[in-house]
Amino acid sequence: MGSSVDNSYMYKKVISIGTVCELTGLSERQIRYYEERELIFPKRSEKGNRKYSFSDVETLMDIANKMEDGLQTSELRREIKNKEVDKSSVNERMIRGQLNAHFRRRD
Amino acid sequence: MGSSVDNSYMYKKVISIGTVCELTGLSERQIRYYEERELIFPKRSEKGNRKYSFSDVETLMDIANKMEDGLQTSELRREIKNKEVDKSSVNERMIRGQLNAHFRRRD
DNA sequence: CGTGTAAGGAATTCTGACACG
DNA sequence: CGTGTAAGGAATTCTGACACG
Repeated sequence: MGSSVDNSYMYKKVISIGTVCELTGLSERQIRYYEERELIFPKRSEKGNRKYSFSDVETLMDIANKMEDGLQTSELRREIKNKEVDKSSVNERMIRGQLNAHFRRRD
Repeated sequence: MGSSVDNSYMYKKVISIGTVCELTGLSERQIRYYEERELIFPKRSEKGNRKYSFSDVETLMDIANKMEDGLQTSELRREIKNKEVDKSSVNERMIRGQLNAHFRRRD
């Protein structure tokens, strides 16, 4: 396994919201709102505190840019869905590739 | 530039002590004590909260193992100093290597 | 020496809501 | 729609200290 995306630390949800504010320049209100609109998906700690990954921070900076460009959260939501579609077609290709590699000798 | 160590997110100090506890299994007391003994060096946020990097977390797990083996913090402190010496000799070599590369054509 | 703990205070985060537009 | 804010509470983190060993 191991595609171009791995990096381990990039996806670990360990950053609390205050630090994310410093990193992104966004307010807590904004960050929570983007979650409500399903643009980001922080983990929750035992007692309910939001934890973000570096990847989430990057996503938030993208969101901040798009919002500045006048886009609405609903439009950003669509973009995300499309990326998910992209991903699954990539996955399909990967699986097809593996199958090909696996059965090649039998042809 | 750019040695084998880069990884960007690995060294960013963004994790608060509670999360570090979860990640390492150590108590806050232990983590603060290892700082007092100069084995780790968290950053401080505006209002004085400690922030750790993933690299710090790894260091702490090493420390935890060594402590279990019965080592003292003073001994671990020495190990760290030695690593710093290693690093500067590596740096020396890198610089020497670059100088060599730079002046090779003149020889 | 290394770590637990109670103490008191300050800062963090959470939720639900009202406000403006 | 997106975001600010005051409200009240719960959880987090901080420091300095006493304790045991």
